[in-house]
Amino acid sequence: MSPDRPPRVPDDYDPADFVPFAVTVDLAVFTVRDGHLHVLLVERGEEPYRGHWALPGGFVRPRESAGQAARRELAEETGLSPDTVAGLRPEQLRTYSDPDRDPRMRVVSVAYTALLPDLPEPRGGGDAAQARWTRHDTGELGHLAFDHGRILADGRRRIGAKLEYTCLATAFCPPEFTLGELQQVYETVWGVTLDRPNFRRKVLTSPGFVEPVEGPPRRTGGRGKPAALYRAGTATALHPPLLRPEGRPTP
Amino acid sequence: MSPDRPPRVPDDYDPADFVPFAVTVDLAVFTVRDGHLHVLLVERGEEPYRGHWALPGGFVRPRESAGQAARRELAEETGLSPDTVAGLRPEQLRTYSDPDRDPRMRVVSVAYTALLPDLPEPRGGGDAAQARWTRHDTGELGHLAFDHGRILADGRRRIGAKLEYTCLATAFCPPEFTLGELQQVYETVWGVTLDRPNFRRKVLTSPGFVEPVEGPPRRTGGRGKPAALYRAGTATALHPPLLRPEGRPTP
DNA sequence: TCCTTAATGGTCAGGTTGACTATAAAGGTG
DNA sequence: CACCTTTATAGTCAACCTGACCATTAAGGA
Repeated sequence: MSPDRPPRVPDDYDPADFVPFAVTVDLAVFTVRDGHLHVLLVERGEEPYRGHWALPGGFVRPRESAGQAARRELAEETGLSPDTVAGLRPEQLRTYSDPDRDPRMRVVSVAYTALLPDLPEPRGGGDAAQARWTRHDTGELGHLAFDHGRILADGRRRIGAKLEYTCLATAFCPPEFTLGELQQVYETVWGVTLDRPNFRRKVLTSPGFVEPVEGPPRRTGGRGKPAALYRAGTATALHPPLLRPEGRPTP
Repeated sequence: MSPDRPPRVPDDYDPADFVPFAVTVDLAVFTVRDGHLHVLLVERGEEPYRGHWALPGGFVRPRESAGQAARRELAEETGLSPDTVAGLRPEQLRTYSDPDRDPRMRVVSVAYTALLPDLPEPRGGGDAAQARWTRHDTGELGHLAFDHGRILADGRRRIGAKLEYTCLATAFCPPEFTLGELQQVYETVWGVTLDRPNFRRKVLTSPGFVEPVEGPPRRTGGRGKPAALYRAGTATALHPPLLRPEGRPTP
């Protein structure tokens, strides 16, 4: 698997200015489980940071884009089919390029976020050791490898913000879900509690956010009145947005 | 200017998987001039795309981050001092990594956006030919080099969205400005007209957006009642946001 | 049967927005 | 100079949205 065209130094720059970089992708994959935000982590099997937890990811191959690499790594790491992963539409977060972020060499990493419905317990299929869902809130995740702690924090802030003005929250839910489940996504990611009737009103009056499923309702856990089921609608943006309480953006 | 540490292939991957990439930055620099959105472009002096217009940018050097490269290139291209450029805080847009985006070799480009107050006519100082402000709306800018047309479109969409929920618009204005000038920033970027009293009320009741300047007002162009002057406030976010009309996000 | 839980259907006051009218203060024009 | 145009500023009013509530329904558990 060598590159189709060998890389050449561009001729309109001083060759001394050109350095080969390695380019990787890193994935901040979130899910909501038991009312807590979880993130997919792998345990590193090699130095540096052997034994530390890290975000799943890997090198971009010669003939693929960073987005393709992200989808490939996500499929390898979770054991999900490529089709399923493509439907998750991993979204580019930002690129990390500090010269010293990897002690081995100059590595530039394009980070992605992805949102999974719920606990398809990962089979560690990729390069590293097992992949595991880890609670994001507790101190359970110590110091991550490289600058992955920063990437993870940036990813969490981004998805929190996107919940406000997009319909992204449905990506955390299974194909059919109750409004209670959808509300719990917001409450979990934002770390707040929302008024149930108000949340319901907002969601149902936002055109295209959700659409009702015909047929009998299901009971969530047995307790309480059975809830109606909804599917994700066709809308992608939320106008006006669903602002989080206090008007205080996560810093 | 050779790298401090020669790049090495990471030992936990098949060497065939590792390809050296070139990493560049590209800058989408906007300003508002005569009520029109302008973007900073340079004319390419070499193949490929010789004679085409392109975004300013260049290679990331061995010991600098992409952000540092963006600030350096912006200073070179505009002739502004590094201090001034640092104050502009170029913001990362996204990374473009299509394998065929540069016909010469494998180049991954980290794109940035920057907002300038007004027409400091650039002196073409950098590598390429002259840098020029070009109107963004007209067909004046034909096909840009590489995938720069797409980068430019992404950048415009991003700043349009950020005007809604941040105080970014003041970055388009000189240190002291009138509310009419601030409003024209919104109208120009969004391509709409806004009600003047309503815009005024919204800005003045948003804490920290702008703060009044003591002293006599100035007249903008001579015509009309003199307007009061304001400075950018300390706030960075806008809660609640200033949504654009029609509730229709730029697609 | 009663209690608890969760879903759903309402009301109501306050805040924000969009549409609109009115007034003030400048320059330009006859 | 009177008068018009232009721009800034002040204010009104209804529609809409939101947050804080209260009430009812329908399930399971004790």
